[in-house]
Amino acid sequence: MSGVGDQQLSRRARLRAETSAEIKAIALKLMATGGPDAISLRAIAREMGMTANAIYGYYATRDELVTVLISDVYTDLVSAVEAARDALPDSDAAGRLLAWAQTFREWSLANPEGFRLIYGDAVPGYQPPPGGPAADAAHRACAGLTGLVAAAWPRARTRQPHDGYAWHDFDPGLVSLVRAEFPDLPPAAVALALRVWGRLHGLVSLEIYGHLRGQYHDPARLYRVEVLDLIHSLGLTPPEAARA
Amino acid sequence: MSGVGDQQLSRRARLRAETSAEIKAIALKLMATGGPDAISLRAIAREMGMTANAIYGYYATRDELVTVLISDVYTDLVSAVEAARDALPDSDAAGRLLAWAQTFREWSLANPEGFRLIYGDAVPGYQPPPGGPAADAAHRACAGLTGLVAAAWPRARTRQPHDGYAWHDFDPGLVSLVRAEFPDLPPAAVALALRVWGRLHGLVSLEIYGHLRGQYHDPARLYRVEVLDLIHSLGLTPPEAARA
DNA sequence: TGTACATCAGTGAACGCGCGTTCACTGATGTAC
DNA sequence: TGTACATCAGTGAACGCGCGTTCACTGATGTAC
Repeated sequence: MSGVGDQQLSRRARLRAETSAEIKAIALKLMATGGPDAISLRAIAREMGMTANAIYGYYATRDELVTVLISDVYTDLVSAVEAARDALPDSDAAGRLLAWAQTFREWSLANPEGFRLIYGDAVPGYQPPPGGPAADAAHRACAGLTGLVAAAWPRARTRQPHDGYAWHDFDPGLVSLVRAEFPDLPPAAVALALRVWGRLHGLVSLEIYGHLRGQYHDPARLYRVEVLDLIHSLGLTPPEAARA
Repeated sequence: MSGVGDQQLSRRARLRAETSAEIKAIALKLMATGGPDAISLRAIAREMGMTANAIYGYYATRDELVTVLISDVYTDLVSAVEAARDALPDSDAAGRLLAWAQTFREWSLANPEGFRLIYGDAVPGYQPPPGGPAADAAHRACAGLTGLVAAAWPRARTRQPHDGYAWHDFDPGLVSLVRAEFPDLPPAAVALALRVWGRLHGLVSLEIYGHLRGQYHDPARLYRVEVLDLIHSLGLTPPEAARA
């Protein structure tokens, strides 16, 4: 193992990593431009100027590649919403929730195929691995929402049902994430966070899949009102006096 | 056009209608059992003991068949939730909303492929017709929710923003359905109904697509709490004292 | 520094599959006199 | 009631397509002495 040997080995490894990343990048590009069907090993290889089976040097099967893609995309989404949230100080709990929610919608509209990949049926015959393709990112998203709920919990708790929630009904991975950061938070707060997730997901999902367009022309307004209503129902003061 | 002729002609027509209905029934059965990919002209024909192209005598293209299927399935869903709602008297506004919502979730869990067909990406290359594949059913669903909101409107209105909503921002088909039944209802109430739709859709969609399972073991409870919270936020009295 | 060997990324052809759709046709059902 | 004709549901073979995956291989890159 000479120094030169190490350098040359790592050069090979670097090339490998670059190609692997390029495969993912091309897959995402195809997904964004060509609709869900465009994501196939052959299409990716075609776009890269490679043979289809060259991809088998990097991913064992198509489903493995899809799993990695979902994980990457989900992580990208979660990073985006967390960054928007963290651009505001902890003291502005309502502002942080609003930023998280607005960025969630904006990312989704900017990356509709990514949204469908994470939350829908984007890849026809895909079989996700047990535990889901991106359990970590999903837990991060839920833990993030739980943090936002935690900031409102002193006020919100009085309006929430507490009975019947127990930690063992929640996924251990999520629980450990939450309890590490908020040791005193009860499980009812996590349940509330999941319901908040549902509220945000619902309107965005209907919009992405084109179900709002046939009813109302201004989904952005609908979503904003919904988030402000949510902030109000958590007992938080809206960031500006934008409430009618 | 003799009487006998009419009978024989209508017998042919009846056979046609039966075959057409059988095609749809088989398609739905395949969808329920074999996953989204199983819905193809060839698979349907195989199941019926026919040749694939015999279907072209009934539907011009695969997409036309899919459009009819979506419309049928959506109509079935809407009929189910309306029937559950109408099993309760008008005076029990909260109970009617609860029944609508619970039936929405139960139908979706019983027909997950139907849910994906209506609200997701169930059929890979499908191009919906302009206006959507089932605009009528969608309008019926929204109008139904608007009716439920209308029953709560005298109380809910005080908590809802009214400014900035105008009828011309809503789809004419939906507007005419709503205004025929509730002439005095303002557009803000329809906007609220769409938000209610989003709340119900969100949790069910997350559950159907397997995103809740990795977080919490009792989605039914989550949904029930969410609906009761919704009922409360509309100013309605919950049907029984099931609120903590 | 030079030569013999090992690694391994990528090639090119082929496999079997299921798909939507088209075509010329057959044969039973219904119609007109 | 019987015969000649028209309708039309469904057949069977074929088209061209894209897909995931396998196989034996080549040729450049890196390694060991």
